[in-house]
Amino acid sequence: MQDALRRFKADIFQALAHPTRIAILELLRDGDLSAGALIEKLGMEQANVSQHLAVLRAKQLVAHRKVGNQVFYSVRDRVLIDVLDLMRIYFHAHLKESLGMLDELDKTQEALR
Amino acid sequence: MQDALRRFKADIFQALAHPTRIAILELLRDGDLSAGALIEKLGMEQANVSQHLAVLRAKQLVAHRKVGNQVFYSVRDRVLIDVLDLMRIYFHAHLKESLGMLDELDKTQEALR
DNA sequence: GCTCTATATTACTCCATTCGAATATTCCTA
DNA sequence: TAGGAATATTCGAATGGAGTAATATAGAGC
Repeated sequence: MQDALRRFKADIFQALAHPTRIAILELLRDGDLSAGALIEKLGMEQANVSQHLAVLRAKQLVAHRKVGNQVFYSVRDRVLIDVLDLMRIYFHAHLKESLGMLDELDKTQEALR
Repeated sequence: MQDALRRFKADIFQALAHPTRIAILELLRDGDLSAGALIEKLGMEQANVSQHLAVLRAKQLVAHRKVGNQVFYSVRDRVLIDVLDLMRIYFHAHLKESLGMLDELDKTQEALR
């Protein structure tokens, strides 16, 4: 049972473990977006984005509703946003030591979010 | 740059995306433990645990110090524990819909942590 | 220095994830 | 109902992650 909980957590983290999927969740932070809008904002292949959305859907991190031709996605639980926010604190605290990007980091604080 | 940051985040989540590594972090929740102690508590192969520790070390999620023959591990940032706690909230909210374990869930509330 | 214990690393195999390309599905509109 | 737009799914190739077994390293004590 303990173990099932850990598998569950691991699954969620697995779903979060891709730059594109993180980007998607961050884009959905302030409200719904259609798949098309996501594709445009991400500037990536339609099929690729759609596959990542499928992962997020499978793990139930996002909800989706059809509106005519389009499909609108949203973050299913604000707690996920809280997790991302907490991780942002972590990232700010440790990015410098973790990567060799000190210079760029200092120069582009605004890029951090 | 945005992208490098997201890759960094994804890497951290990737490191968290395994039940054994989550178990390790939870075991380290209340203080340092030696690799041997972790192996014993986890009841897993030495090499296997050591590899998972290597992942956590590589991503800098844990700190380690040598004491004679042994190596003691600790969580490098409490924020990670907070994240795991948040995930528990998420778990409680969604497990029923997410997994097919309704019955056990209701019967073993105390096992939840 | 030799041996024992604790831990890490390597090699190999198996399974999962990722991407692009092509194809399928669904819904709208003429 | 045919065509077009939006989105999803499938396939194959490449890459990456996980587990086991075997081997290597490092420190302690004799």
